[in-house]
Amino acid sequence: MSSPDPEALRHHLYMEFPGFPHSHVSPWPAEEHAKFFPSFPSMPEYLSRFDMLLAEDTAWLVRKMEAPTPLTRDEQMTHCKDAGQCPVIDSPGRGLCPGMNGQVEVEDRCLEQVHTLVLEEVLKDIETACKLLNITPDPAEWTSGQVQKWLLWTEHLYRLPPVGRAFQDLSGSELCMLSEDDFRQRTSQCGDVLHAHLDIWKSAAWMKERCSSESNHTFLGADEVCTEADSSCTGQPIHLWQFLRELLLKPHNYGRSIRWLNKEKGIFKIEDSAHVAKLWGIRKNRPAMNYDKLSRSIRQYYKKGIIKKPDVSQRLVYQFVHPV
DNA sequence: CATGAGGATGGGT
DNA sequence: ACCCATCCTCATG
Repeated sequence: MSSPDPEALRHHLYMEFPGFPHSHVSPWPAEEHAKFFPSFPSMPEYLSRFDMLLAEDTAWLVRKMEAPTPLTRDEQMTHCKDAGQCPVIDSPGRGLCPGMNGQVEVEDRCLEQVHTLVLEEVLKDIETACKLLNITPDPAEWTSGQVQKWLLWTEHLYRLPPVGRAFQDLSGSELCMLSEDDFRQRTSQCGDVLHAHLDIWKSAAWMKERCSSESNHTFLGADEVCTEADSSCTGQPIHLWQFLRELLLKPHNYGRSIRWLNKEKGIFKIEDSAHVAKLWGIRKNRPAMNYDKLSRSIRQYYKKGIIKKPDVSQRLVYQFVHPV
């Protein structure tokens, strides 16, 4: 029995759910948590409400891998109920979920692999967000301005209700000291969700710290997380075209707002112009940014040969002149 | 009414 | 000098 092909699994996690995440948070029972994060018993309870795609997916992975699980989660949003929709899991001859006794070791290996992938993807997402926001991964290091930036970003990315001035003038370390109840009290709703997101960041920073202090690169190659050679670390302000590229690189986070129509040719479509403009405005500290102004900046690229309209011009569709 | 092209101006680096 | 951000006019569907 072969273990699951990580590439296939990654492909599945990313590509089968282009519309991820927005909107739903599902409880993640503590026992599930312990299964998925056995190496990190001290990770706080945030993972118990891990409202990211990977948790959504791993939730049904668990169901598939174990005997039917009495999960009380709302099944409405579960993307994959019948076998036909689970290409990776149900590939014949590739038993990720053998569904019979005596396969415990294989299942443990699968779980370990999923576990590693989950952490890998979470850390990558955080790295991307850091690039886009120009902040450090460790929330404790944030200034109050960076705290505001992160709040705005998170609230827009996950379409949470605005927090307004609930956390105004708080430094990162002060923010990190707040309990989930503090978050709930300071916000009208979804304070727990926000707290969960912050907890994910906190523990990612904690893990990164731990990994580096043990010079242990189990989860990420040094080139994936520790590189200083990209746009975020040069001190130069990020360019709009770079920003758009970064969003496009994370379809499972931003695919609802901007996505490739033809990655090879560099053709992309802005699906939610207001949202993309908002994110750009947060990045540049331009609260009044809108698509009118963003698109004017894109049009400046015509003359520079960075972005053009595709040969068959369509609304909200642009093309990188030099695709990757 | 949202989008699109592009001129003008001014700010920040 | 460069990269927008802002504002504006006119055109298009």
